[in-house]
Order: sequence, then structure tokens, then C-alpha cells
Amino acid sequence: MDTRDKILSAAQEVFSQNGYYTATMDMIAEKAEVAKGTLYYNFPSKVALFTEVIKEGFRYIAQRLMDIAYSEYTPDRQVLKCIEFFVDYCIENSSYVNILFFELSGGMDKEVREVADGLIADLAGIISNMLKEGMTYSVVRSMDADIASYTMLGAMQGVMGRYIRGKDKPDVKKVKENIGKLLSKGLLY
Amino acid sequence: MDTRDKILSAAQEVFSQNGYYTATMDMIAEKAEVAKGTLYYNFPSKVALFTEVIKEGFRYIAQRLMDIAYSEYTPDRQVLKCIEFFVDYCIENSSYVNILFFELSGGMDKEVREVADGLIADLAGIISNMLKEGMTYSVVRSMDADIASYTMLGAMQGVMGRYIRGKDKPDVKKVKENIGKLLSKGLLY
Amino acid sequence: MDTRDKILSAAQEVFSQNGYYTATMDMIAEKAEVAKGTLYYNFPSKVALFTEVIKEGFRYIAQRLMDIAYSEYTPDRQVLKCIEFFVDYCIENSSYVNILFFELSGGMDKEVREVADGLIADLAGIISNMLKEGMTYSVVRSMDADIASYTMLGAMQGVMGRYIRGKDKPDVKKVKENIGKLLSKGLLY
Amino acid sequence: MDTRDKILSAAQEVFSQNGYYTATMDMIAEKAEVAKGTLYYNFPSKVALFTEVIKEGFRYIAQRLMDIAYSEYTPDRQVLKCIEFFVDYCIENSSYVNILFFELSGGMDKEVREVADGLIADLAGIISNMLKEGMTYSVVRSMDADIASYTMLGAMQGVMGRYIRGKDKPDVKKVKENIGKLLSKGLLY
DNA sequence: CATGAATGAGTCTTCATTCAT
DNA sequence: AATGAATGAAGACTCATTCAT
Repeated sequence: MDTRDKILSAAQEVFSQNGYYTATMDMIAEKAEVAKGTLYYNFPSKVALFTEVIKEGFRYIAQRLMDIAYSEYTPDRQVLKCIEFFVDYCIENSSYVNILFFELSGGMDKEVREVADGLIADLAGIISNMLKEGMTYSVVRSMDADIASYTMLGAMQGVMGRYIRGKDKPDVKKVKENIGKLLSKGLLY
Repeated sequence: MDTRDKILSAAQEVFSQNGYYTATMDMIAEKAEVAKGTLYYNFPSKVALFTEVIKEGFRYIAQRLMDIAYSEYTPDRQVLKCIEFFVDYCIENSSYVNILFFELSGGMDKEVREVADGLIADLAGIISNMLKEGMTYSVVRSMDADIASYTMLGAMQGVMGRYIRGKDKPDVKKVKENIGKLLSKGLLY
Repeated sequence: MDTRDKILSAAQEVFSQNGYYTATMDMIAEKAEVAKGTLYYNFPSKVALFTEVIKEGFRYIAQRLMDIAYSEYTPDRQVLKCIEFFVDYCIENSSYVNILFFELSGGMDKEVREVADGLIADLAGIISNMLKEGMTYSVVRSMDADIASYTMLGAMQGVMGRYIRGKDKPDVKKVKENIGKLLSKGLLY
Repeated sequence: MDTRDKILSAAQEVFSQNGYYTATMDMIAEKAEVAKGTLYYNFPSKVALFTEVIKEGFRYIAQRLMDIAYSEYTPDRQVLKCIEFFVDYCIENSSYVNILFFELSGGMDKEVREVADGLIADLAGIISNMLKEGMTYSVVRSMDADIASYTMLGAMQGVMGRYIRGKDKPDVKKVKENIGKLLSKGLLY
């Protein structure tokens, strides 16, 4: 693993566990086992490093979502698959997800926020297209696909946030089923 | 308005616009038009002040949710009313909502996080009870009420987050309708 | 007890337990059960209050030394009596003695230092005279009485400092005997 | 001279002249001709820096005392040599001695106090052993060596304190002679 | 390429002191 | 005589960033 990757990997971990502001370049350098100067040799600034870490995360999620979108599954199955993937991913990368979806919001450099909002928009776009596709086949209820995609994303974040930060380990299967049921069939009869 | 309230109000604004870490006590003092020392005469620390700001916000939301829960509306109407209230509240207090639901997650003092998680749990509790009540009347689909309440909360946050930070003004009515539809009837036919 | 005395008494205690710099006017006000403003109504400043506390302490010690100097004891007995008094006083007022003799030295306001040095000089003067008296009767060894008085004072401080700060309770009788022996007969045969 | 030493040396001077609390890190940085951050790069905190300064001083004194203890002098000559060294050292390093022996007592961080008490105990231990050695040869009067060592240390501090802070330059030779006489032969005939 | 010592602007926090009541 | 809310100057400490090696 080359220096750049070592740093990126250490940064991801440190940012995840501490949040952007509490994390320090010293912590990252130590975890990456390089000198602090090396951080600046490879990345122009703390924000830039953070942005890179964020990008990597979103890139991966987007990739997986695209895999589902271009799979042979029917549109309604795709939606369910997305939820399943999300729950699994959150469980496995809880603290990383935390910075990916929450940390970004408050007091962050305007530049980063724009990058992040763009990345989230990409994610929502993928889901949105998936929903639109479903609507043309009349398996997805007709509604504003953009709003729906953000609602889905938010719903998943909300539940996961609860379990990410909570003390009690989530019952993955139950969570998947319940979010799935709620989002697919709705709260009301 | 007494000093304490003046500070609290200024703090809310400054924290909302800048996030916890970027906000400084100087900024708050200036906005409140008091000396920095006065901040510390009234609140022991920055975290404590922040916590108080958070508490106030959640207290208000919880109050409004309780009003709905104890209203004469049928349980299914109550759920819809919650969503409506939330959308309206978020539109009107966008940046405040931002710190209330997002800022709290990353790198924040453990103590504050616990306080906040407790407050969010209270909110979820109110919604959860509302849903359970609806289930006994068979107007709310039978499912895990806790998971559902967090999903609802999350869903609302998610959409609002999009519009809070986005450049385009949200079409309030459309948003309400669409989240309402999604959450009540579900995505799929 | 009037307000002034209540403050003086509280100040003595707070300064003794915390030292001049660590002690705060708030602590003193609280201990004295008066408002902070009252402190300033009765004393112009923290230094002034401290100086007053110091003066009281030295005044008392000087008085007791004078009592011994003007007693019917022979000059050699007087010297021993001084040592005894000192040991007893230090044991009973250890933390007060601490500020009286040690705190005063470092980084203290020049004004206070001068006051304190004057007060210590007074003490030394009393002892010095006692020694001179003894020299005229040839019961005290002929030497520079000023140097000797400071040596005595210092010796007593040194031993007491050890026991004041140490964890092990001093064996008062043994300490008195040993300092007495050393100072009266000397270290060497 | 490397940075660390430059800081240590500046700190010694600044602490000596001002006392722990009145001295500021800015003053030290300025005197050392380094940026304030450099202070913290080399020492974790003000207390830590102070502690280090203290340790260095005691280390030197202990070394010199050991030299005397292991010299070829007879035990009684050693005691006298100690006194001479002390007087000389105090004259030459008056303000440093001030913090070494006085500053440490009041309101100082508990940790530092423990370190310092330990260091003073070491010094007393060296002297105590010297006295015990003398007692076995019957040239030192039989008494509690621990109490005696603290008395000696205190006596020397006391006199020196007088001259350190006093306006009149001490007559070194006279002071040495008189303390020597007092401690070796005693006050009384 | 990599290093790590040095930097200094920026923050939180403390606390003696003041003054209107 | 007494109060206590308000003040603001001052100080310890942090940390992203730079640069000579």
C-alpha cells in the first residue's frame, strides 16, 4: 500500500471516530505511521484530505447502487435491494456513515459542503431514476421521484443513526423488514 | 428580555449558522450584545450553552408533537399532522433544525450526545406511541413502532436536509403531499 | 461577629488552603457568606485583603514572642520557649503558617512583599534582642544576633515545612527536643 | 544550545524573577526567542515546564552535596562544607533558590508539590546520611538525623531568604561563619 | 519523496473589579 | 451597608500549516 493510500485509510478511520473538528492531523499522521509533513506533501490541506475521504465513500455507495440499478431485478425488487444494502453497509461502517451523512452538515467549509451535497445528489439521482423506471412500469406509486428518493435516503439514515449511536445492537433482519415494509407499503392501511 | 434569554437567542442563531465548532464565544457575545464574561456568568461553558440551546429546541418540538398526540384527530390524521408540522417547522427554522438533527452526531462531546440522543428518543417515543395507538385501531399498519418512528423522523430529516441546504426554495405544499403519500401509502403498489 | 471579621476569617481559611493565586474572591465571599461586592466594600482589593490577613497572623506571633521576651524566664529558657511555641503554633495552624512564611516569597505583589518582609523583620528583631540580652549575660554564644535570629526562624520553618506538607503526623515532643538540642548545643561536639 | 535548553534556561529566569503564577508563557517565549507554540512543542504544559526547571535545580544541588558526602573530608568538615556551598549557591542564584524552596509551597499543583517534596527529601536524605556517618564517629552530636537535616536545610534557607530578598548585600564570609558557628556549636553555652 | 521542528493566529476560559440598585 | 450582575483584560493551550533539511 503506497503512502497516499495509507494516509487516506488512516484519515477515514480517524475522521470516523472523532468527527472532522475533533480529529487532528497529528492523529492521522500517527495512525498512518508517517510524519505530519508527509500529509501535506500528499494533500494540500485538512479539508482537502477530508473531502477525498468523503468522495471515496460516496463513490463506493454509488457504485453499489448502480449495480443494483443495472441488475436484472424488477424495479420493485431493486428498491428493496437498495434498502437491504444500505442497512448492511451502515451496520458494517457505522462510524464512517456517521461522517458521510451527518458530520457534513454543520459548520463545514462551504466548499466541502458543496462537494458533499453534489455527491448526495448523485446518490439520490440514482435512486430517483430507479423509482421513475418503476413508475413507468406502474410498480412504483406515482409521486415526485426526487422528493421520494431523498425521503428514502433520509429514512434509512434516521433509523441507522438510531442504531449507530445506540448502545443496543440492532437486529439487522428485523430492521430491514420493518423499513422495507414501511417504505414499500406505507404506514397506513 | 433578560440577559440569559438574549444570550440563548444569540447562541441559537450563531450555532445554527456556523455549527458548533465554527461558532465562537466571541461571535455569540457580539450578537447578544454582552461582554464575553457575561456568557460565562450565565453558562458554565460553551458546551453547556450549546446543550441548553439544543434542549430548548427539542422541548418546543416535543410540545407540539404532544399537542397533536393529545388532539381529537384520528390516529391516522395525527400521523399526517406530524409530518405537516415537521415540514413547516423545518422550513421556518431551517438552520436551527440543522444543528438539532445533524450537528449533534460527529465529534461532539459525549455528554452532549447523550443528552441529544435522549431528547431525540423522547421525540421518537411520542411518535411511537401515536403509531401504537393507531395500530390498536387498525388504521396504522402493524409493525415495529420504534423502528417506524425513527424511520419517520429520519425521512422527514432527509427531505428537509435536502431543501434546507439546497439553493432552490422548496414547494412546501408539494413536499408535504409527497412525503405524506410515501409514508402513508408506501412506495409500491 | 461583624462583616469585616467574617470576611477576614473566611479569607484566612481560603488563602491558607489554596494559596494566594489559587484562591479567588468568589471562594472567599462564599465562605464568608456575603456577596462578592461586600468584599470590595470592606477591602479595596484582593492584595489588600491578603495583606490584612498576613498582618493579623504576624501580629499574633509577634505578641506571643513578646510575651516570652518580657517573661521572667532566663534568656536561655526564653530561646527554648520560642522554639516550643513555634512548633506548637505551626502544628495547630499549619496551612496558615504555609502562606505566612512561604507563599509570600514568589511572584507576590512588591507591596505585599515589603509589608511581609517588614513583619518578618519585626519577628527577627524580637528574637534578635532576646539573643543579645542573652549574650550580655553570657548564656548565649557570642555571634551576629541578626543572622542568628533569621537562622532560628528559618530552621523552625524548615522542619515545620517538612511536617506541614508531609503525610506522617509529626511527633511533636520529639521534634521540639531535637530542634531545641540542635539549636542550643549545635550539631558538633 | 538547542531549543529545549534555550527554553529551559529562559523559563528558569522568568519563573525565578516572577514566581510561577505571575510568570506567563508569553514572557518565557519572548525571553527564549521562540514562538509560544514552540514552548508547547517541547513541554506539554506550563506546570510541566516548571517542574522540569525545578528538577534541574535540585539535581544540581544534590550532585554537589553528593560530591561533598563522598569527599575525603572528615564528617564534621563535610557538614561545614555543605553550609558553605549552600551559602555560595544561594548568593549566586538567589532568585532561583527562591522558587526552589519557597514558591513550591502555596497553591501549587498537587503533582508538582509531590515532585518537589520528593526532591527536597532527597536532599535531606543526603545530609541525613552525612550526619549519621558523623554520629558513628562521634563527631556529630547524637540526635534524630532526619529532623536535623531538615533543620539544617531550613536554617540555611531562612538566612538566605533574608538576604535574597533584602536590600543590603550580604557579607558572605560573615554569614558563613555565623551560620556555621550556630549550627555546629549551638546557640547556648 | 519524506520529515518533524517551529510557528502564531485563534479559542476557550478565568477572575479581579466595577457599579447601578 | 450590601448586593450580584456585568465586564474585559489577560492567559493557557491547540493545531493547521510551513519550510529547511
